[in-house]
Amino acid sequence: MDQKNRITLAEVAVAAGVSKMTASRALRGAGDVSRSNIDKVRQAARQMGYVGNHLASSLSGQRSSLIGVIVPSTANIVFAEVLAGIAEGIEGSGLQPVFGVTDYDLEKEYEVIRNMLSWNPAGLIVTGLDQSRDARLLLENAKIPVVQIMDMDGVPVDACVGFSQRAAGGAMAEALLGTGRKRFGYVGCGLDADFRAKKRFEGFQEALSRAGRTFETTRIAEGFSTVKAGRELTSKILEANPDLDCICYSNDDLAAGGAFHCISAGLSVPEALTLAGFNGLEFVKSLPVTIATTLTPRREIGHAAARIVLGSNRDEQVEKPARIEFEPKIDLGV
Amino acid sequence: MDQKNRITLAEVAVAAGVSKMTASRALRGAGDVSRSNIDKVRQAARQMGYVGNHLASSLSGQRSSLIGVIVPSTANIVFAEVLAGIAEGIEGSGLQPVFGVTDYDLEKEYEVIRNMLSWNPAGLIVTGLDQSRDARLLLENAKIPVVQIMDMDGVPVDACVGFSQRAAGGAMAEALLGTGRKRFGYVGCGLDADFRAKKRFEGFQEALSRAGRTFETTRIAEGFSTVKAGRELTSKILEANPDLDCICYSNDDLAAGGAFHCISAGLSVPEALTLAGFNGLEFVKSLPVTIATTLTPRREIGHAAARIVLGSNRDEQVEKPARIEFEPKIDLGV
DNA sequence: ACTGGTATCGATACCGGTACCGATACCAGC
DNA sequence: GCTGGTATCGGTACCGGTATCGATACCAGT
Repeated sequence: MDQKNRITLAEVAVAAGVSKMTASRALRGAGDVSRSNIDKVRQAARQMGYVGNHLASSLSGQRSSLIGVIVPSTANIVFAEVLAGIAEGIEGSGLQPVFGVTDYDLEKEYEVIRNMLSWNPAGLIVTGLDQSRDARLLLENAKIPVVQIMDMDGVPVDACVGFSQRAAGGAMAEALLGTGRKRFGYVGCGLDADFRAKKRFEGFQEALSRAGRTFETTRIAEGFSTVKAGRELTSKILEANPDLDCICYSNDDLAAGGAFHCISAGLSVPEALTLAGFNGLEFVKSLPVTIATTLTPRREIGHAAARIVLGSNRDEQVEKPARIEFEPKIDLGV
Repeated sequence: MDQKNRITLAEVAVAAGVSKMTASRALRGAGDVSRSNIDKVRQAARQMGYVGNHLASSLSGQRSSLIGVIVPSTANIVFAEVLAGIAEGIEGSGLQPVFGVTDYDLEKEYEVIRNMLSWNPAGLIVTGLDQSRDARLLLENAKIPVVQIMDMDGVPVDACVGFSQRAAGGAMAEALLGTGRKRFGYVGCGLDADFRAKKRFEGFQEALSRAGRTFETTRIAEGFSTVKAGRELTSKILEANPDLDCICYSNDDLAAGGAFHCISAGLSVPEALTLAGFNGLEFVKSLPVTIATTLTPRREIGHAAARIVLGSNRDEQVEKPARIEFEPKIDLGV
């Protein structure tokens, strides 16, 4: 009596006085069913509260209406916004997102991808281009659209939506150099696991050295980026290097922490010290001081990735893999 | 040749020289298989890169290893953290979270629940207690563990994990009254759709009136809670009521915006004006000024909800529905 | 040698849908 | 009246696993 009372298609069909097949067609809106039968089946289904079984239909067809989403962390607002974009992108398509969290762990990422594939998803959206060899193999052999997001520095398995992290880092460096800043410091968190933050850092360094400059000092901590960490690291870096005129952070959370430290310490930002974050999170423009940041289209990336999965399921022809590159905008805050 | 090359259990069985059934048992670790056959099957599976098909096993068994998670929004860090807690809670259980976003829309919530149920999930985690009649019916008839989270003010369908939003609002009001604050203002966003924020507001009001006080003014805006909105609304409310000595916000984002306004306007917080947010987000303790907030165990709630789903799948006995109530802590920031 | 018990295995019948293809009905055209 | 075409239907065979239960083998005990 557990699931026994769950209505099946066969029961609906009986109630409507047609075969299972006709009922199936009627409910799916597939062709070859008379108007009157469509109505009969639809009505019976409604009356009986028929819900359908995605497991069965997905198994029977070759593909499920699940779309796998793999992110390093959900507690990070950046990925949460990407998820929101994805949810928005698949709206009304009947696709359902399943997600897996890797915790920035390659081994775990492999397992998550593997597990995801066993659901025969309609597509996979994976964060980043840098998977382990095994994971990459899995993705290459999967006969479904795979969209890698948030990064363009590398070779994607299939489709790719994002922006060049390296270029974004470089662009910010150049913009800051353009304002006359000369003595740079860097504060970052978790660069060993967050490949994208690392690429930005490298892009930054390269641009600086092209201009004959370099980071006077860097403070790279382990663990997650938090406002608190940003505040503490900023306090420390300024204690050691009080003559910095610009601090670059691996993201906005850390930069906000830096801003808070400066406000408390009475440092004038950005006059005496420029702070540069990354992502252009919502709160940045509302801070009491002006900090620089790079506006990244997180929601748009999720949205575009979802559309690609949707699109490649419709027309089966093998077009060349989609590649959507966004151009993040530097915002120095005027 | 699409999915044709995907290895099936039958192929693994042939390679291992056993029947499908034995292979199935060997891979699942079910009993009744000899040591030697277990090894043979496991090895064959590994060599052939067998992945398994969750759709088939879920259809065959009566339940899938999917766990449905329904939240109003993913772009809100609060729910993102709940998701993280859930992900953490089901870690290693083989369960996979599927999520649905309702956008605070009851109609959409119904559809999402419906759609979710058609995956025969092992359990459902739903935000809040206030669903539409139809949606509630769906949940009641689902023969799976349903855990409603984040709210305890109402009658749950089954299990429930969270805290009383109303009590939380009241507790904050009392704490603020205890510090001698007398002239209260309220700033909130989206209260028409966010039932929980509304309950906090009501709890707040009730506590105030028990103390013979009331909100001198309220500024309730539509749309999402953002730092920007908090800043703007605070500016406006103070312009109209400069004599307030306490502003309560529906959450920390708005309160942070308020803090930023005060910093820019040179108002001393909390000496001249106390600000009270809600949730105890990470950044609160790092702000340049001290604001009050209520620490809510978001990750723990997700974790506990996930454990309940896991638990009720193991032992089938019908115990009385779990009910885990947390006691949010007021943090006045000293 | 015969019986009973335990350990191991496999054939079969599903789970709840959908694809495929053949069957049926009905009508226009010659 | 017969043929061919179109519109509708339904039977059957899956999709890739698992539950069930009967079959088989082997061994101890008498």
